[in-house]
Amino acid sequence: MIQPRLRTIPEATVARLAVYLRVLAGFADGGRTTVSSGELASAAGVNPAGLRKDLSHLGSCGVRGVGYDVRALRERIARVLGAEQSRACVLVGLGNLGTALADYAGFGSRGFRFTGLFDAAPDRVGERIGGLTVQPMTELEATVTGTGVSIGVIATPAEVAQQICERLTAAGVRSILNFAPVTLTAPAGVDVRQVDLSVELQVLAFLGQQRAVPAGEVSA
Amino acid sequence: MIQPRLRTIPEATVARLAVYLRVLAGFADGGRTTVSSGELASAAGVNPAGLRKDLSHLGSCGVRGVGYDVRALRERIARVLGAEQSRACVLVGLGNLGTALADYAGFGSRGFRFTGLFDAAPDRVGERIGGLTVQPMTELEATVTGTGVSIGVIATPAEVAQQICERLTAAGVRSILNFAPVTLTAPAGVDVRQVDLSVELQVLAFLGQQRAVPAGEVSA
DNA sequence: GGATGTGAAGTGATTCACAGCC
DNA sequence: GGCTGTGAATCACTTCACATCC
Repeated sequence: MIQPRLRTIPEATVARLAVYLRVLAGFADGGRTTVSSGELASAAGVNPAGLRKDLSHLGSCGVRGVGYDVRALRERIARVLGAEQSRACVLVGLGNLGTALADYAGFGSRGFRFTGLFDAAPDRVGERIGGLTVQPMTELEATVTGTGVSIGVIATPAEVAQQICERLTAAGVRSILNFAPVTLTAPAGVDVRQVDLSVELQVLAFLGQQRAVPAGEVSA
Repeated sequence: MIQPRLRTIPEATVARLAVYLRVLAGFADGGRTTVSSGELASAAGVNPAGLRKDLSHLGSCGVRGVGYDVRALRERIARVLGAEQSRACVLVGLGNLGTALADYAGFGSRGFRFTGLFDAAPDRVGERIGGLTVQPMTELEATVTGTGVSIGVIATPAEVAQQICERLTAAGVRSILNFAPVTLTAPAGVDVRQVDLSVELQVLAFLGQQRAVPAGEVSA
């Protein structure tokens, strides 16, 4: 008997649900109580039909002829994404990027909570960022096992990222978000996502130059 | 007569080409002169067949039975992505994230060059970051028109991002990369790409929790 | 009337499998 | 023998169109 993969939500949809959550927060702050798929879609920069299909994955939540209740929809999405429970994360590498991540308010409101910040540079250790104190690398394993960390974020230079990845997985972390420009290898069962800040820029530039020469030649 | 969209490369492929470029640089530094699709694919974290299909979009460049010439492939990809010409960019917003972007060495090696850094805070103006001096916002338009900027990068707080977007487009910028957590609206003909750092984290967390409860119930 | 929810069609991307070439 | 290049098949996602319900 094959389990027909019920209760699965496409990854592309999950990514957009996170965006809807942010947009809904804005509508709620603005005092709106209901919103239509058209309004929500335009504020999120997506197609209305696609938005409705996305929402259909979490079970019908709107009222035909009216729209969606802002508060109810927000809670529904937050529950599905797990944003109502607080998940512990550690962040390794507090250069400018790491510091930006540690400071970013968006994580807290989405159910993420840093329980440890780590850096190898002695002069960074002890610094306070976003309400936490930067710890030396030697404390990494103790914090991971001690605070039930489920996610590790790597924002170190490329050279040490693989080694950090290994320490995190050895300590029990099963999900890793990597901002260092190297492809990490991790044991099966560990989920690694790679974010390369320059890739988006490269795609943007390519689309721009392609638009400039719509069906043109390649320069010889 | 319908133009059959020749000379078009899928967006997903473009994003991966940027990754291959980085990986090839590593192989070249390591003294490798040829590389197979299998090696390259595993170093880039993709499927070998997919890599070959990606490369096929730029015309055959490998040797059957042997592999790819590292240097030739690198040049080929760089040319297609436009990375051999230097493209001027401006960066607005020099908080931690903006500073990280300004400092990031990966941009220069990929054909991007910042010609202006701008911040609204008077105490940041004058600071030197990555070889440039931070300028006041009043100078934005002059730099954009004066240095032929093709790409604008926004790393400001969410509240002012839309306004910056308008100033950039009014000054003639046609491609914008936005790191602020708001959906920007721009006139037709302007390409805006949105990067939300917390979305990746949210997707990662979702996949992790989904794996923990493979075909399970929703908590009541 | 108006907006949701969803099967069906369409599009795009990934993977497979193998022919072609060194 | 080994590895590339690519049609064919599969899979995933998007868009459309409309039945459904308030």
